[in-house]
Amino acid sequence: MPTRELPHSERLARAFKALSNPNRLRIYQQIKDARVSPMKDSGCKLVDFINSMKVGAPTISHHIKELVNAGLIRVEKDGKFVTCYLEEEMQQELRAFLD
Amino acid sequence: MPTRELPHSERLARAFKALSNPNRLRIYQQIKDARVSPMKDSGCKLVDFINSMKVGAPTISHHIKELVNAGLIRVEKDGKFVTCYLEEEMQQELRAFLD
DNA sequence: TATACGTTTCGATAATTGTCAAACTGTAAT
DNA sequence: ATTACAGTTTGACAATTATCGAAACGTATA
Repeated sequence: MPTRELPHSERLARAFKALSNPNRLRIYQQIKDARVSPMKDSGCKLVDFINSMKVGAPTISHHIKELVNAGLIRVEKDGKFVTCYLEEEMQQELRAFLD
Repeated sequence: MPTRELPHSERLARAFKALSNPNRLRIYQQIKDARVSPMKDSGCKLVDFINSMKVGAPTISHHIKELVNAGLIRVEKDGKFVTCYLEEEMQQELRAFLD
């Protein structure tokens, strides 16, 4: 995953690809719904995904990484827990594209 | 591709998958931009895609089919020409999801 | 009808992807 | 320290996908 700037359409295609898997889409949706406002964003605990979804932990870990690489979410580590937060900038970009 | 109703998240994931390929994304964007309003939608000729993009005709045909199956566009045949139009309902669904 | 053009279908291939099991790392609790 | 828990990495495998060339199809035009 190169750090260099990507053309706009490539960035978008990447984000859409990350949302193209049903499991990843559900993960993203939950993270998105956990953010009611920029001030009030409780985030989503990764462990809850692992316990609630029907795929194994390695798969969840892999999906989270893809969402991060696509710029859709970001993660924060606290002790042994990982919490996922929405990356609002990308949400904005996607919304702008659909207009 | 079954005709039966799909769960919301499956429908969305399908649409996102269709937009996850850079070439398909460009095709969709052009079709979207050709529609300035419900009253004024000139559509896009398939032949123009074939002549302007760097992939072969079979590939374009395949991509168009995927966009149609995803519910993102619809096509109309006139003689030997095919014109592509935006499916505004799905555009709305995607927009709604991103809010 | 013969030829040309736009489009689709078919068959093949290389690349990507989703998932898993096993092994590993790091942190907290007993 | 040992155990338990949260998460990642690795390696593998089956399934899907993007693309191509060749052939076929349908429609118009000479």
